[in-house]
Amino acid sequence: MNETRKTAAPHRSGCPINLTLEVLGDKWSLIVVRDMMFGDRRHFRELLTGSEEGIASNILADRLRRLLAEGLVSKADDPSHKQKSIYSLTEKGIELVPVFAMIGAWGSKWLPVSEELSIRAKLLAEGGPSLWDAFMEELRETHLGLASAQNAGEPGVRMRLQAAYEEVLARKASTALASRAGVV
Amino acid sequence: MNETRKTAAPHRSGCPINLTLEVLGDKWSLIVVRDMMFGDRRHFRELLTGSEEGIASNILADRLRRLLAEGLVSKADDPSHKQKSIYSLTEKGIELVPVFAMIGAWGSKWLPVSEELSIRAKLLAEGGPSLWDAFMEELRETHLGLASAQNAGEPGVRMRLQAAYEEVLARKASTALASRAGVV
DNA sequence: AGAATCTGATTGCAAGATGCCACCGGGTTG
DNA sequence: CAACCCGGTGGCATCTTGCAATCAGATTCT
Repeated sequence: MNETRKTAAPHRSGCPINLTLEVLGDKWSLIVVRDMMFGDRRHFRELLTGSEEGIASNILADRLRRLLAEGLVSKADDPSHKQKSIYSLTEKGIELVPVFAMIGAWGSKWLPVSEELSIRAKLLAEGGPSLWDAFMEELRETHLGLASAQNAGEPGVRMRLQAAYEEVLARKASTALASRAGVV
Repeated sequence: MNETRKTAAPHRSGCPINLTLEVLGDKWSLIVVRDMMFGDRRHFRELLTGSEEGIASNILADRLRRLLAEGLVSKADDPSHKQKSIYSLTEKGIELVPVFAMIGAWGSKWLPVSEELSIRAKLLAEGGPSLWDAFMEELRETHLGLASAQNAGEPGVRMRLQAAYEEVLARKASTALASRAGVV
């Protein structure tokens, strides 16, 4: 009868900030979404071993279960391997792109980020809403299986971000080599 | 010697998203900042009793300590009361405004928010960067004590958001009264 | 065929975080 | 001088996290 007390949803409040924190307010959920979104990691094992932060398998299993229950992620069988599951972002998950852009921008400005890992955040923030839209459209193709009329053969936002990351890595490696060789 | 292992900063990675989560990745930190930012709650007791979510005093004390250590918040004595402390947002904290705007927009779209608590998020998202800038400038005045040349006597962004919230509340109350009286 | 490997997980356990509530010592107010 | 307000602490039960070992089924290698 009381509409504020639903069966399985004792929310602390109806505030958007609070409700978002109830879903994403921990140290791992957004890391998982980040890796699916920017790293295109779609299998349990890829998510487990691919992230630099080193998530534990039980935590990963739990977070995937929660994200699944919250509808940010969907799960499907991999036809090429009867045991593999493919995790995909839903529209709800894809629309976190602007949130990542802002968080990335704030973190890059105020926290001790490494250059190669912040280049993506920098480009995403500089790109603005039009780039976010393009990226989300791209994610809809790869995660929701929606074909797009445009951008045939184009590099794609994710790949461009990845390329920028690798470019910085390469530059830093060569600089390190040069300095180790005594070239200034 | 190993530059990846600093004295007191064993970060999981240098990724901006990750570093932000290490600072704000829990269910309470952003609630505290939200109340300081949008509710103008500056004292311990206001923060303790003012939030709808009901934070515990030890958690609040711990979060204020952390936010202080991270430099998102500053603490000063209240001249009017020797026992009171005034907590203020720093520039680092103030610049979370765009993050709140995006999180609020996402939460409003995808989660079961209450109308009166999401009106602020709606206005903030619709206002776009120019409104965010105005709000941040306003926060700099009230939290950093910087005087601004412009907007003398203007209503102010925070007050406008608050007014919109109360307007919805009032409308809902009168609607409830009307429907209870059978006026459909 | 059989062994090794890979798959998405689960379990046990220790440590830490959270939630709740009582309480504290000092300052202020009536 | 008593009542109340102030930021904050301490105890304690419970929930969450982190880590390593492990699992059963599917696949691949030899």
